[in-house]
Amino acid sequence: MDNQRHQVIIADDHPILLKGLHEFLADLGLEVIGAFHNGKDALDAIVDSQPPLAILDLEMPEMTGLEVAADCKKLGLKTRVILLTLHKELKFYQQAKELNISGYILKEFALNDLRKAIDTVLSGQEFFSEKLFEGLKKEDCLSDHSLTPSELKILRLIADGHSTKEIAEQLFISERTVDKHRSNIISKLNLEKKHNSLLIWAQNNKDNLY
Amino acid sequence: MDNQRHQVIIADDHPILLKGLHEFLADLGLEVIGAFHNGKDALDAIVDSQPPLAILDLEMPEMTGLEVAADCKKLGLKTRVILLTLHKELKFYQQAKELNISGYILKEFALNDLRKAIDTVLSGQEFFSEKLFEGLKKEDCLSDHSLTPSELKILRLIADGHSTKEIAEQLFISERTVDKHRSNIISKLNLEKKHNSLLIWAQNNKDNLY
DNA sequence: CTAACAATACGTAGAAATACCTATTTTTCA
DNA sequence: TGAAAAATAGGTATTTCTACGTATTGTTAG
Repeated sequence: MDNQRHQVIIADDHPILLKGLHEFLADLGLEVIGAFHNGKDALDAIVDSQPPLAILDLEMPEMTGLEVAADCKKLGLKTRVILLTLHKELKFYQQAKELNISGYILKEFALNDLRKAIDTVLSGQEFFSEKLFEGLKKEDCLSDHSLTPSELKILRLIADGHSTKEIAEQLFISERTVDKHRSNIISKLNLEKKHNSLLIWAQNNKDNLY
Repeated sequence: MDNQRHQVIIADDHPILLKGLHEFLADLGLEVIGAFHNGKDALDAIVDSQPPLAILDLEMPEMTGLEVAADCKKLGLKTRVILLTLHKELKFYQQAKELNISGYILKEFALNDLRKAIDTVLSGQEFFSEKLFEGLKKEDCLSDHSLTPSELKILRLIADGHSTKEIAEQLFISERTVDKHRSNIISKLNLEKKHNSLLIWAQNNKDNLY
């Protein structure tokens, strides 16, 4: 490892985790030049000192790790971002891929995995764990069924608790059209032929409807 | 503080958090005699060395922190348990109160709160944070509306995705009765007068229907 | 270009959820 | 014991969701 002199900024709204991360990075020989409890403070510090690496929690008050990364990209900073997260949710993963996220690892990962991720990212490569990929494939109920954009849009509205009539009004289309879409969604998702099965499914999977 | 000689066992399936907790307790002068990634190992160690304190994550593989605490009570151990958790969910809180849980704190708490909790518990008292109480009161949609046992039972079945007909069959009562209960639940919960509003509410609050 | 797909729309029908009534029996508690 | 609360059941009507058809218009990829 040639991490000896690398500077890093970290942020996590869970103090215990922040402390653990801080200690661990120090053990690795990295210099933690800033540790923050929210995204906004972290971004300010990153802009100020432009370190080669920032390790950020995904879910934080003020600004999420993703938002911080987005701003870094907008500002043209060279700071690489590794996201720490509890969830292997697809919507975040997709967004992470679109931004300049260099790594995405789960908090449940072993410290050794984290060390590997840091090494990889500092050497200029990306680190998106295999474990993460597997998990995503299993959880991704949508890609398998290849819903069309309209179907997805309607599915999101259903998940938000809107009725067919409301959806029709909102999208300026006929209720019958919405009906048809619902029908198609139900077959694609292979749902039970039972009343409200689509509504129930949508309510339970609303977080995956990125 | 007179924590100088106290022994403690900790467990959390998030390695970074476990490390942070370990370091923090060491800073406080406590002696961490065991740090584990799952509940089972932690329980074994607690039974072996019967320390005065154990700080456990609520959600862990093998055994949850609650299960470990339940076993400790069953075995008559004097080890006091503080639960660490990410969620302020009522169902866990209720269970925690019924077991020999001495403290229940959120991972988002400041280190100072954690220190206070440890002091309080080691001195023989309980620590259930005020913040936690407030949060629970807000999230507890049920106690305010005083649903009857039957109404709760039906609400749970609705949350499980069952239709009125299915519920009637399952409970050996008329569909009309279920209708009436639904109606009453809707007024008690003050839901919108809109189709499926009860179903949507039930789906979104199923975790609070302990 | 054309064949496939997507989005649009309509008709008919049935199952389900809800509203707003009334009414009886059972339980609970003061 | 007597009153209140809860659980039970029914009637009638409306709205919504879903199924299963058909059919027209764009769009797009081979």
